[in-house]
Amino acid sequence: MERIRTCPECGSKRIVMDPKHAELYCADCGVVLAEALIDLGPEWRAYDQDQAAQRVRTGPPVSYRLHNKGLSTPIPKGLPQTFRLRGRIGLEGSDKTLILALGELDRMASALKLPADVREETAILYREAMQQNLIKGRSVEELVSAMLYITCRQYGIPRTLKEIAMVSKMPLKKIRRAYLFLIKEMGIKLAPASPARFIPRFCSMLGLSSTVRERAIQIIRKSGSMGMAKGWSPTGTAGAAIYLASRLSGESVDESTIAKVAGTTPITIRARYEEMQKRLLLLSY
DNA sequence: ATGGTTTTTACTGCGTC
DNA sequence: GACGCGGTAAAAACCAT
Repeated sequence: MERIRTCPECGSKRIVMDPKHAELYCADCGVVLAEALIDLGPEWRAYDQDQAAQRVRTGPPVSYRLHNKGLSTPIPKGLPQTFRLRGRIGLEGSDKTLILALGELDRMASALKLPADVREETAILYREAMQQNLIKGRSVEELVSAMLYITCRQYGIPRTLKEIAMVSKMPLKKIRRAYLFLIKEMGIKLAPASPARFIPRFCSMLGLSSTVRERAIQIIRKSGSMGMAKGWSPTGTAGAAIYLASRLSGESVDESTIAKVAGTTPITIRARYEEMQKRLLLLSY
């Protein structure tokens, strides 16, 4: 088969190989393009979600995604040993929810085509949350969704909470609440998401040329260095930059089309666009 | 909780095709 | 009329305090 040169999601040429997991992913949008390159089974190239969900190939040999790390589960001291044994490994209550959590994590990560690195990091995060007793009494699905979002942000992978919510069983608002809860309780500090990272994917979805894409990224850089992005939503800013770039390049796309792709509204695009255009125009005199 | 800011929702008019 | 664009006002959401 031929080598993949361009990311089908965002048009990026920065395709990176992760040797540890034998998978090929896009450095710009963080989408897995191919995995398990070593064994070219008949179904290795399952792109769509159904197949991806079915493909329960276990990951690396020793992984945090395994519910017991492949080792024994520590038994809490002081508790009566009334654990029911199932198979060779005893299943404690929290172990069951852990399996649930990791299953849900895998399902969502597959649907979003996220790299194995991100899944593992999220699983580690989940374990840390368990140790801090942040899980019990809360919705596992909400927490996992929020954690996946946190990890994406940490990895600089451009995914919005909305996009996570699309493949989650839980509604956006609850996931947001879980997200705020987690970063607070775990003291997680996240750098603001960079609008520039959304540009390639959005441009590709809109079928825009690389000229527009590069121009939009330049606009973001300029406006960012002028202190504009403060408090603006990253996707709205990205959308506005694309709108501006598309007009400058004679490939005009209308506001509402961009708004749809950016997951925002025409009004927001317009507001950001006006401000950018005004201030960037001043610069050229 | 509160207040300031941003975003969304909903509705309007205007010009053009 | 349909569509794209611009404006407004009020509600909702967000963020730091």
